[in-house]
Amino acid sequence: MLQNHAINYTTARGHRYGGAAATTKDQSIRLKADETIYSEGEHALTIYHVEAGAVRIYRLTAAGQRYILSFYGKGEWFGLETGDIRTDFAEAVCETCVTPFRANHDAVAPIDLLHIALTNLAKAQHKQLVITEQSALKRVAAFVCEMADRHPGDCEFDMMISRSDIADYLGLTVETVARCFTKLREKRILCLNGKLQRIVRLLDRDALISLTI
Amino acid sequence: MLQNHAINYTTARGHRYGGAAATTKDQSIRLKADETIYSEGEHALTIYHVEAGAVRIYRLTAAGQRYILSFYGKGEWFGLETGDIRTDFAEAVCETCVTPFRANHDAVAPIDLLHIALTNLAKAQHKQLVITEQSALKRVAAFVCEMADRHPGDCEFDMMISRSDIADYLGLTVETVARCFTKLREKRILCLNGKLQRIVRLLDRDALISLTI
DNA sequence: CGAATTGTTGAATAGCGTCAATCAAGGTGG
DNA sequence: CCACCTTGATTGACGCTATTCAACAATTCG
Repeated sequence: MLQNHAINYTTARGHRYGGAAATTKDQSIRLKADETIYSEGEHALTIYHVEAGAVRIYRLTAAGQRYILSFYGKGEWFGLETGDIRTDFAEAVCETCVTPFRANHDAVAPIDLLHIALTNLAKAQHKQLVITEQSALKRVAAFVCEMADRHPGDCEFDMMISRSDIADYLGLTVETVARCFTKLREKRILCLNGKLQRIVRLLDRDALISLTI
Repeated sequence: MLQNHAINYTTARGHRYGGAAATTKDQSIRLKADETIYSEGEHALTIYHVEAGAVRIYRLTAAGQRYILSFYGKGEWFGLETGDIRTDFAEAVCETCVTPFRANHDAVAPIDLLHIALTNLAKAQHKQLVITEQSALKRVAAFVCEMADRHPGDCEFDMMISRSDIADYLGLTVETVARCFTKLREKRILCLNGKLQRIVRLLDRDALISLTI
């Protein structure tokens, strides 16, 4: 059902993106932490592939509240919109490298847009469950699981995401997020290291998973 | 960006769906309230177009908790999955009529699957905002707005959805939903009629919208 | 009629948000 | 080098809000 829906996309050459650094010779863009990739209201001409680092996608509510829809890590695609105008913002979380692709008939490689859209849809639906299944601890546990899934095999990894980003992603406050992390430490489920306490060492993966259910 | 992604789908003929009534001569299926269209774990071979009535899509958590991902009304498409196995359940909310379509090379009409996927993605993202921007009253107000948008022009319409369904959709309890509806009545924003109090008469649409912001 | 379903309301509780203070790490300027 | 400020994370006290548990009304169905 998902085959044969690819259309031809090609890498964008020599094009500058939203104030980001110029493309390198392999057409990828290097970004420093918090650099903007695109903003709400811009024309949506390109989709992006994350080569390294991480990207956050967010919206601003009428009240000026930031809400992070999703994070994208290495190997994932983002930037596919319903219309041709951006409805959200994309920023690098940390040192990040992305490759832009845009519609072109002289395509280098076909990209399965439907597959990307459906993957994003599945992610969005999963997040709905996480958020609705309230209890701050469950949400934070689910978030740590999501981060851990990006590092299969490793029991220690760097989340690279601030408490504030986590809060805006999970619909909580920074204080609540911090309290949940202390609870997870008290339960001997994980350790936090690094000066910003963003390096997670999983002590009891099973207990973490059972928290999210 | 959304053009040229259609693939050929055709109406499914003479096929029975998950215990639902047999297809009529125009290939559409008539369902009574609460009838199942498909269930989790089944093969996902078809997508559906709602001709009349409404459909609810839900999942069951490990704890047996029901969570309604979305409602689909007349003219909308549902049933498109990431893989080829259903990850959720589809049921008729009330008397409903849907038309199944399945992949076929001898197609009757091309269907833009990417457009459907992106529409669903946009819906899911919007719902994330509604749920996260907590405050029970805001969520209920947003829900009523969503229902009202399906009846443009009308200031009175039948939601056809139980308090329990609304609760499972918004991540609240039935009691909280009921209390929010009383608040909306007290604020003279709407009236509720019908024996099950599901018929909404909008008194102050602007006030309702301003609540959701 | 009694039983079941759906919706509403009340009282008590638990949990998250708000406000505020504190700590650690790092930067800057004298 | 030290004093000062800033940033990000943590912790405590308090209030508000949604949940929980319970009772009750209205309607339908057997």
